[in-house]
Amino acid sequence: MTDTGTETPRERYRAQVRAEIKAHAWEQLAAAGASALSLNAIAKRMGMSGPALYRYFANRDELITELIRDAYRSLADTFRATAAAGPDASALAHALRDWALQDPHRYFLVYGTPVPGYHAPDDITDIVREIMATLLDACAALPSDSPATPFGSHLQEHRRWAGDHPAEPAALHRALTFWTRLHGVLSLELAGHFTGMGFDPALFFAAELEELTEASAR
Amino acid sequence: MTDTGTETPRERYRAQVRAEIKAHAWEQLAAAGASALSLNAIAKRMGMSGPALYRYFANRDELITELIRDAYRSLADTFRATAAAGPDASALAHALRDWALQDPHRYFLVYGTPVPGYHAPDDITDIVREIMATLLDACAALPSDSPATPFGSHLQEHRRWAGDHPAEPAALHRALTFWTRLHGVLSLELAGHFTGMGFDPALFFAAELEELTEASAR
DNA sequence: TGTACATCAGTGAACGCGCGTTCACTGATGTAC
DNA sequence: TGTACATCAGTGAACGCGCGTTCACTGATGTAC
Repeated sequence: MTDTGTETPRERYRAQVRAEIKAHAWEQLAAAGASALSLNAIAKRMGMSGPALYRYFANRDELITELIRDAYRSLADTFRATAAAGPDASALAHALRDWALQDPHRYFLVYGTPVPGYHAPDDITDIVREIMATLLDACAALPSDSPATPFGSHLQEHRRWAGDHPAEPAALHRALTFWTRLHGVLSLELAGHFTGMGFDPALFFAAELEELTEASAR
Repeated sequence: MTDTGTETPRERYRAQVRAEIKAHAWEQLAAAGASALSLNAIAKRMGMSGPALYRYFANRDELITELIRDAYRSLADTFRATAAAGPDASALAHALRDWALQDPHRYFLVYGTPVPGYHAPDDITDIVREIMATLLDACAALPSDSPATPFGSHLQEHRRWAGDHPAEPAALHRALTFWTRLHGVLSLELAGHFTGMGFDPALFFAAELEELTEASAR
């Protein structure tokens, strides 16, 4: 896992097959949904026997957990890369939208209907924290002359999720709305609720974003 | 279906068993998710044999469609009842939240991750239209001195979803944001993304609602 | 009110299917001396 | 460089299971005269 550099051919091969299994898993997930993910079906597509996959994943749940972890990591990487050019909420928003449109099923695996009975492992919390921290940085950097909100004061006393980030209440509030509003538009768009309504989802997304980044929003 | 009054005992019995099947379906849906819905399992819980259910539903898909239809109808009824006291966006918002919290799985069946390959029947469109119309009424009645937005003008030319509702562009825009912003908060709350973050979801919801109903929001 | 017939709810057996997972095994690949 | 041994990827058979769905049937309930 955390070996540095010295990779034997066998290890390289293992990593390669694991990746190939996950690639097929994503395909199947897109075709039939998360709950229809079948190890046997994946094996068949790869021209292998079913039990062979147990060399690479202990069971079905471990595969799904890996997929979820990879999805979160992918978003965290995207955010990190975007934030490398400096804190920019608008850039993050567009990165989020691109990331979501690139693979809607991946987005839903993370932010969609929760899988009943499934509980994410602890290490995912760290990735979520990083995503949130990047978002907080960007919101704290926004020009702000907005007054303190009642919910803002509540957040000041309930900022466990922000860790030790030195953001003002207004920035905390804005980071949260940033998340939920963009998710609101994105998830309904991806789920197809806008089809047939007539308007352009991209323009709607842009309008919500603009209101979020306006200096004197309220 | 649309018979008026004259209901034979047999018809009454049929309707009763159908309702009982659906009730068990909701239970199972809550326990294991929409895709794990099994006719055989429902029958077993009811103390019947599996094939017996085929007297009441042509197949599994018809059952799911019924559940989705009922969910939409339930929300439409809730909205209609709320709007009976006059157009009130704030009241609608709280009705929506109550409705969602009352049965999260029902909410996700409607607004959550779409079931792959499933397509809702046409008559559901009518129910959606009614829900949207009620929301538009309430938004049009809000005190508004907000200027025209760019997206508002776009909506004016792409208002197929609004039918022949005589709402101004600003009201159209507000109805859409009303929907997506509340969905953004609600869906993330119901999916459990706020647990462990520290703040009170109800206060967050209230804050978003307040901003939506403010007269001079922008 | 009583009999003859039609309707219909529910059963049990059976179909083929795919699932996750285990086990004992073969054969190839890598390691140690 | 060559041999002996250990590691490990992948196979095929087998397990029990539950699924959706069909079919021919029994028995109860309702209807018509």
